[in-house]
Amino acid sequence: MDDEGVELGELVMRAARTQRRRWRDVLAPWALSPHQARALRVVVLQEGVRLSDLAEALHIAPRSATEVADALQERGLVERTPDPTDRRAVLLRATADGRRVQGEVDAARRADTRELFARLSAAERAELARLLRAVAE
Amino acid sequence: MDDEGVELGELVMRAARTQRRRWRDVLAPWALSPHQARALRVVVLQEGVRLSDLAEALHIAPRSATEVADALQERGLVERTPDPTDRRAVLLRATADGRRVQGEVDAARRADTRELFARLSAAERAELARLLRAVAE
DNA sequence: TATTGTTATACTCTATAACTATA
DNA sequence: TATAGTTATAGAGTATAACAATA
Repeated sequence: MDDEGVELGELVMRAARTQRRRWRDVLAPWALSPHQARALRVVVLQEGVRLSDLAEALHIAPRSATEVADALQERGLVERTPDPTDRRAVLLRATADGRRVQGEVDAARRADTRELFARLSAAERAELARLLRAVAE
Repeated sequence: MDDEGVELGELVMRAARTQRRRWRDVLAPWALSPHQARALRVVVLQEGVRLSDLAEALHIAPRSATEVADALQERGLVERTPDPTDRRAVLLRATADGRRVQGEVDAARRADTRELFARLSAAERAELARLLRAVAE
């Protein structure tokens, strides 16, 4: 499987590249970076997220979490509230605007992904998922 | 396919992430960056590559091609030779050492990719390739 | 003494613009 | 006047270390 295997690797990378590019395009109308969009999603889903937890969820340095939070707060999508159980800590909460934007972005992403995989039948999509899961262990 | 589709996208991204990480690990013994390894491959395969062509092949700015070439030259893997047909231009050529290293890296990458997809049968690998190609158009 | 979030700082990666020597 | 490669410079992105408040 020598050449075949290498080509398989390249196909996976190409598919990921395509998705990343499309994801950026999807986010463009809201002027959100991929990091910011993912952070907003975490905050909306959890309601009350410590900055340190956000950093861990996004696999970024604590310092970078501060920046992401700053950007989202500046645009009124999240707000910082004090943690009642630990006065050192800050909890991020989504604003109504933040929840609305997150909903729109999520819908756009679903539509885009649906379009990307539209060439495959439902059975083929399931098979692709199964194979990728098998590779991932 | 709403949720299923999104998950499919995540699986592709995860597979790509896994591969990128493994590729970095594979390159570690030679202390080559992914860019450098790819550039070395281009130079070895083409024998006489203009810097501008290298930049195009790697989708990087001309300035960055200079840096990659510097790094490879510093380690004796490639050398700059004047282009006989255009005295402004420089041709990159692989040294014997460069060809040897490229061969080793290539073998290591094949072995790693083989290991990564070892959980799939030959038929499953072929099917995965077919599905990914279909998505890519 | 350790931890939370922040400020200050630096490093990597890469892009743009200006420069030279050719064409 | 345009092009190839380089030098110089600057901008994102992200990391580390030091710091103040709190545990």
